[in-house]
Amino acid sequence: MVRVVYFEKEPIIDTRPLARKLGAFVTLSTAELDVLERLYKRKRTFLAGHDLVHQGQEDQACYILLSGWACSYKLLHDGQRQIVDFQIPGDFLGLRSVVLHVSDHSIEPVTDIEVTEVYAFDLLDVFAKTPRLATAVLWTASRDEAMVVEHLVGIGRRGAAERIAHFLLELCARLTLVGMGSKAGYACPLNQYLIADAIGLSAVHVNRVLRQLREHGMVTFRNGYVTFDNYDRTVAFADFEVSYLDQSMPLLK
Amino acid sequence: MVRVVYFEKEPIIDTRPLARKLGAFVTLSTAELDVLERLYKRKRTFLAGHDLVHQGQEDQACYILLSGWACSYKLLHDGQRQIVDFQIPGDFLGLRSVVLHVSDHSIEPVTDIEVTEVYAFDLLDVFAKTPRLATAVLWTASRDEAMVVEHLVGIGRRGAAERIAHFLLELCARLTLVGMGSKAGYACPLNQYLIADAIGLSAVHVNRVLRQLREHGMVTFRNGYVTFDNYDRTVAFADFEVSYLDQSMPLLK
DNA sequence: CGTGCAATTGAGCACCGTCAAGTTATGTGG
DNA sequence: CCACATAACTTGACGGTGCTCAATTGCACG
Repeated sequence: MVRVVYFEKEPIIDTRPLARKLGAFVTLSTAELDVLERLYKRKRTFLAGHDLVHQGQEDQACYILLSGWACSYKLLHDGQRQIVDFQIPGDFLGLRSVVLHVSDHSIEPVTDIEVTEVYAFDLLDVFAKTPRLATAVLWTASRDEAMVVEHLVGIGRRGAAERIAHFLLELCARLTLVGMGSKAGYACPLNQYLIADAIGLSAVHVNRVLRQLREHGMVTFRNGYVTFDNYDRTVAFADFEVSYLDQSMPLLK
Repeated sequence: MVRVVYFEKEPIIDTRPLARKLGAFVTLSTAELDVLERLYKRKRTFLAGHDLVHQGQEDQACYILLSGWACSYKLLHDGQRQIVDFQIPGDFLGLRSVVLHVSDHSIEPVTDIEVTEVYAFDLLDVFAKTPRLATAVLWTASRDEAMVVEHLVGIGRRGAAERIAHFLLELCARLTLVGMGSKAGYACPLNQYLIADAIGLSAVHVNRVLRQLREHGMVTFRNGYVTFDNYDRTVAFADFEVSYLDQSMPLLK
């Protein structure tokens, strides 16, 4: 007798999202998986709106996000802020802080979040003992950088509507990778102020543009949900590169 | 008898700019220096304006810039381009292309350049055999990402004048690190179109703003030279973090 | 039923883009 | 040495995108 198991509804996230993520880049040996496993000791919870990491803080630990959303941002002297990126389950928080020994940005949970804490020493130790993992983390960092670059291009050269559409599509792609979204849409805990700070517009203008996108039958952002009324048209409008986050097989044997 | 050697006038660049750069992060053993040395086999020259790497190209080698300036950029479908970053001697070109196995951007020499070519395989081999070097390269990548992030903040949240001033100051800081500039100024092969594409403004507006900065006695951009008429005032005006690239001692013993 | 926050809408204006013309600097060929 | 071409820079006029200020609505929560 055969048991049929359906995974459709289950989130792909497990207790070791990092292993899953790095496994997409290098095929990990059991010894290497074991090393990773030992990183998952300290599970912590942070509340929405209370920073984990402050700009300028030194010798910080880093975190692996298990559940919830966070954002990393920088503050300017005049009080404005620019959100650099949002993090979703499976992402690193503050990896750069560890490698550079100083945090050049702050990190704030958007919702309540659960993380595992990894001390700088432990991480660097892992790198020294298992070079393949160092390479794998370099890959993660490169992927993050690619996203920041795409974000930069959007802010620098796209109009407000394309920019917002592109932003919502990128979130969709990332969430789909971890089983939290689809072409139909996704649950999104962001408000219009957060979006405004992320894409370099005022909240008022974000609101106006969201209305346009809704009225043109592309995307609807409402009540904590993003719904694509017409995914393909939105992709075409935003000039979105559908496959740039696709990464289905290990690149390093 | 003692030989006194003056280094003042000599460019700090040697034939191994990467060794010098990584040495700022980890203290390298002679064995590790030796491994690095073997990367420097193929020296190549590229002419200004002829791309080294094209967006979308696969399984690309990467390069270490020995002399000249380059820029990495992305093209949009409507023909606009966004320059993500400029590279100066000692910088990696296309490291992300190697790690991600696909280039998500193009790289173009701004001047004629000399580079050493490093094959993806050799680089990954170095990582496997000398984990400290892998960590060091991760550090380099993180530093690059920090610069992209700063660039993002500038485009998203700073007005045109602050943005340009900040941009010129950041170049100054980077060039000073490799002995090619000082608070007085530096030689700069960029034209106003390149600056416009880098900071997300039109060339016309860049020109207007440069005039303002000159008339307010802050910076002068002219004839391939950037001259700071009043460095401190420029720093204050641009809200520039003077020390964010400072890295005078190795962080990892 | 008030309080507070997010979303919404309008009016007016500033910054910056576009178009267009003109200037300077440099090089090329006769 | 001059005519011409080209690239980079410069300046002005005009219009639009997106910002600021301000008021209103809707909704959750006590």
